[in-house]
Amino acid sequence: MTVAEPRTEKGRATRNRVLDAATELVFEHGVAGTSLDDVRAAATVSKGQLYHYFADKEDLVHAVIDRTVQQVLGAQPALADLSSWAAIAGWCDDLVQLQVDRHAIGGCPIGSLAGELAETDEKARAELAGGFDRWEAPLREGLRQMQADGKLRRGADPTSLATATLAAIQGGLVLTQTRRDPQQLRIALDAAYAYLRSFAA
Amino acid sequence: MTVAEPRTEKGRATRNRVLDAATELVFEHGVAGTSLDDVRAAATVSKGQLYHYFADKEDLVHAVIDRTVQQVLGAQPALADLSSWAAIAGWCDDLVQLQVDRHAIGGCPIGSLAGELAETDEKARAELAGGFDRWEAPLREGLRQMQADGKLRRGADPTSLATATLAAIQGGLVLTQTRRDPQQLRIALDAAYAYLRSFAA
DNA sequence: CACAGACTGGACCTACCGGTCCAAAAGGAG
DNA sequence: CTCCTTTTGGACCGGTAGGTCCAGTCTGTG
Repeated sequence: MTVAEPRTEKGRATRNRVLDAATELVFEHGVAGTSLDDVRAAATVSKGQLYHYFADKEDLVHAVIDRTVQQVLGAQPALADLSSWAAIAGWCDDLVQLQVDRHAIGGCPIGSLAGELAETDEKARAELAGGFDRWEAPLREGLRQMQADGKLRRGADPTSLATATLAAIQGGLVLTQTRRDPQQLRIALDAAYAYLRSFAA
Repeated sequence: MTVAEPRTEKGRATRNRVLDAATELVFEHGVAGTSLDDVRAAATVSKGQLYHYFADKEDLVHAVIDRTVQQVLGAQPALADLSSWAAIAGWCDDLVQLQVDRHAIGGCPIGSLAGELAETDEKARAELAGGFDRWEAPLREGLRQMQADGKLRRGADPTSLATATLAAIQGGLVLTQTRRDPQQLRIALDAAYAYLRSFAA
């Protein structure tokens, strides 16, 4: 039998339990470092159930990617409106604060998955690229809005600016994680913000 | 018996063959995705030799990290002198060109290793952090030189600027790898360069 | 209350992985 | 030539990983 959608409330709860456990374990130990037996134990679920809801590990990982993207975006309520300098600055502050709280552990969940899967699982790569798109879009739209409002210069390119900012986030997180120092993200984001600001109208 | 330094020319050649093969395989498939048997086969070497020169997989991985850092720095001859705007711009161009040549595959070898090992192997994390230090230092020194030469404003902080630039590289590479588009690095580096330039005296 | 379909538990299988061990070959120094 | 160290080949081992299978238990519906 192949994969099965849960058809009862209980089934959905089980599937969710598995996905929650898998998402957290994968964030903590990576895909390769997380065995299905670990997931099974953490979700207090039997092997049979795992394979009832997911075709194989790859299938589970794809579901984990999806949930991870949702979590990362969900953890940034500020994404809802990035159409003012204050909003953008506040959003950056939140990102840094999150790393301080986490003691600079873990890096970016999406970025980490990308590093681990991009070369081995083309579908995963595409899904993660989609995650970055959904992350970048709100900033791009916010900048566009600011352009319309006359806060951002006409000549500025919201698309490139948003990409450069996302790159600063990712790079800042790589350095933060490797050096175990949240200030690395602070430095990267301060630079990114100042760069954006240089296009202020 | 524990690990052994090669004492003959032949032994050194064997150890190098193993390390070369391991470094390449790890770059292509990650640490978890590279089995010692893969390394053994690629280096045309027997199991006994592997454990003659390396205590265990972790030991081999540490050696791979060392070699990887050397390779990454070695691939950037421009690091030797980054004390002019032209030199910095040329260095950035080279980095982008490298990604174009590689078809945006692989990302940053150091960053990838960091993502995979930072949370599981503290010693590896420290070694990789050291790699970033050695990468960042030449730019910092170049900027300092430019400051002394009156090309960079007095108020600028070479340390932060170098960190922000390295973050742009890393982030640009993450996006490049995930989106399979070398232009992502181009955008990140153009932004980083413009930011540096905003501190020109 | 019956029964079909959804769900659950866990024994079991095979492949592969990191790691051990040891005997044989190579090769330089006396 | 001899002897000792270095180097080499590969059989072997225990653990664990992903994955299969199926019998048994729920559960909602007619």
